[in-house]
Amino acid sequence: MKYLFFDIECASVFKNTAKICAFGYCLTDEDFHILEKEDILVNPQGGFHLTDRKGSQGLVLPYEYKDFKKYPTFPEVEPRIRALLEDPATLAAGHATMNDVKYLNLEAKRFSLSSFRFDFADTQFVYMNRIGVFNRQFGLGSIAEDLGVEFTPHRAADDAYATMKIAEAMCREEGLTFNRLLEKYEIRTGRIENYEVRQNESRAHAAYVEEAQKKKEERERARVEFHNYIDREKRRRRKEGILKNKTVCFSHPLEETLSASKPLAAALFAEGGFYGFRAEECDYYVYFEGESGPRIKSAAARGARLLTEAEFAQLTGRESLRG
DNA sequence: GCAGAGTATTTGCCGAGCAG
DNA sequence: CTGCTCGGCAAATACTCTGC
Repeated sequence: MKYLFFDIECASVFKNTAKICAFGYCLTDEDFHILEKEDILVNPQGGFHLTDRKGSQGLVLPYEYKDFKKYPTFPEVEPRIRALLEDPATLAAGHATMNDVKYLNLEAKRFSLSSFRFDFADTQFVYMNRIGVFNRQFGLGSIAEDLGVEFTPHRAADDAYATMKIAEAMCREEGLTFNRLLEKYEIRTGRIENYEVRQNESRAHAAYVEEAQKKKEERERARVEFHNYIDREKRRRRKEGILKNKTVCFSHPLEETLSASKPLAAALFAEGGFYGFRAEECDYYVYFEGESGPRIKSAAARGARLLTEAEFAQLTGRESLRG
């Protein structure tokens, strides 16, 4: 089994077009010995649009843009690229490979070529499985740094090389071949066929998705219970107390922690306060230490008094003892 | 059955951080 | 610059309840 680590650069990327200007690859054997490494440069047949006018925002590729008109067009180099990707003796792999495969797919459509058809691995996805983090993406640079791999950004063949070194580093840490690594994390490779792309999948990722869903439902359940509780208890509200004519709002994390939120709500009603669900309309905003976010900011902007749940407990608790 | 209030769910927006 | 996904909100919409 050989591995084809590849990366693609585009002159421009829009919803329905991605004009490829470079296909870089690094072909290795099972032990990551390089068999071939090359940047295939392509005339994108269109301008470079990756930055604003000033060049302050966006991306500048490390190529001379003016040279690209003299390179062969995508249909001219496509047979070579296709042969590399579709060789049954190699597994194609990249970093966030889904993007690159999409670009290939768009170019196939743009030039009325038959659909690409191959399986592909994704080192970013393998990395995420290894550290068990799925709620955010990791850039090629940050993964390289984490694994002690050097790289030069955005020259396609160099990105492909860095991707290979990342795969190698992960394999070395675990003493496995790349294929075995995929097996270990029960990763099913992605695939493109009939102009349709299927993403990489794994057991851990599926479990994460399910877990995230469950947590969301649990939060929702707690929230409903809290709302019901408020509904019931507000009828017991005293007419007098230190929170008379004051509206109190809890942060969402606090609301959802029923063991804390219920007693505090009872205490606030005992002190004659109202409960309000809108942070921007409250007089007191109660939160857990360390929270941030727009709700606490809007409460602060309104001039509400900000209290941690411990401070609020102390405030209502001490005063309650008097009454 | 209706109006109004209050609750539940859906929708849409924003900022991050990623890709080119 | 565009485009994608994610998480976190708020605004909008849909639904339910209540009193008549």
